[in-house]
Parts: sequence; C-alpha cells; structure tokens
Amino acid sequence: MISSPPIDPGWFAGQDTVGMARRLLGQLLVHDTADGLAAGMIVETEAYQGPLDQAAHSFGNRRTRRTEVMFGPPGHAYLYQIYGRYVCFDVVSGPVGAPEAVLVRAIAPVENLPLMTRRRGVGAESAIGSGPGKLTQALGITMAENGLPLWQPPLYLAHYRDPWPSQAIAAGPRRNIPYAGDAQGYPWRFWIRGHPSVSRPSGATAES
DNA sequence: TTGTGGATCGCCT
DNA sequence: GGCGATCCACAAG
Repeated sequence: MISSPPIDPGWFAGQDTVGMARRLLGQLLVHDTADGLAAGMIVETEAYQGPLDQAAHSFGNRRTRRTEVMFGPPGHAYLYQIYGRYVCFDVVSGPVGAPEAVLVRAIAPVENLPLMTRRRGVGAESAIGSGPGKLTQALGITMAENGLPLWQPPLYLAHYRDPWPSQAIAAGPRRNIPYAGDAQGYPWRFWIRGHPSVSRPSGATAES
C-alpha cells in the first residue's frame, strides 16, 4: 500500500536541475486513474538545462507550444510525444523563466504490478518501467496530464525511502542525443547502480 | 547475443 | 517536409 502522502510543494523550489535529477532517485511516482492507482520508484533520470544545453528542447530559450510548460514554475509535469507513439515524462525544475527539466528515464514497479503489466503487455517485471516510453505506458500517463502539478493527485511524487548513499548513484552521458554536439558528453544521466529496472540500449546486460 | 529497420504523427522550420 | 530525450520484432551468426 502507499503510505507516503504527496511530496511538499516546497521540495521543488530552490534546487538546481542536476541536484534534482539526483534527488529524484528513490522517490515514488504515483498516478491514480479510473483503472486504479499505480506507482513506481524512480531509478534513472536525466537533467536538461535549458538555454545552454544543446540536447534540451529549450536550447537557446526556444519557447514554443511544446516547451511552454518548462518556462513555468518547478514541480509541474512536462510531457511530450516522441516518434508519434510514445510519451515522455519530465519534472520541471528551476525558477520561473528558466526552461529546465528532469527526464525520468526508468521506474521500478512498486504498487499495482498487475495493472502495469496489463498496460504494458509484457511479462518481465524488469521490462515494465525500464525506459521513458515504457514507464508512462505502465502508469497510464498521457499528454492530457501535461502541466499538472506534481504535489497532488492524480499525478504526484511521494517520498519512498531515504536518500541513496552517493556511491549507490552512478552518473554518465545521456542517451540518444546524437544531435547535441558537445552536450552529448555531459554526465547528466543518473541511475541507481546495478538496478534491474535501469534502461538499456537494446537488451544488453545491466550496467553498473 | 547483437544489430538493424519499421512504426507513426505532432511539432517546428 | 523532415525528424525525434523510443520500443519492439526479427534476422543473422
């Protein structure tokens, strides 16, 4: 059962985006729908730092219909569709006017595995949330939730466990941003070392 | 086990 | 008109 209430709105303010990417690891992402409540623990994130980050949608302060939410206050959901079929989930970070966000790349199932398995159509538990398009499908997150605050139902974050010791967190380059020039190498992807639900390039062995 | 290609469509130029 | 912060099926070895 979910014992943790939604996170305090103040949690989102005053943290830099990389710090938020690290501190989101181990938090619970919860979505309550007509089909039921489902939740997973965040095990992999990526920081996208607005104007100066060539990998970010908001590079150069690009402000469009899609990126608009990122220019608003932190703690809201930035959702976008990719390849016409998948939805990716970000947490808006930084002060108003700073278009920064943290992409949640992977979750581990915690609550309502049967519902998440049905939505995903796969058997293996480690495949339920081990990718940005997978976790939104597992939790039933759609573009309709774009811009929602993440400190209240139906879509919210909740404390789940104590912060990980720093040696349990690994950092490395972000995935799938070949267009990003120098930013390709920035070590702004964070994951829980050795966790089976961390995303993998194709199906290879888990990285440490 | 690893690599390749197809799906699919909204958003931006 | 082109492409993407992806995923999966399938083929080759």
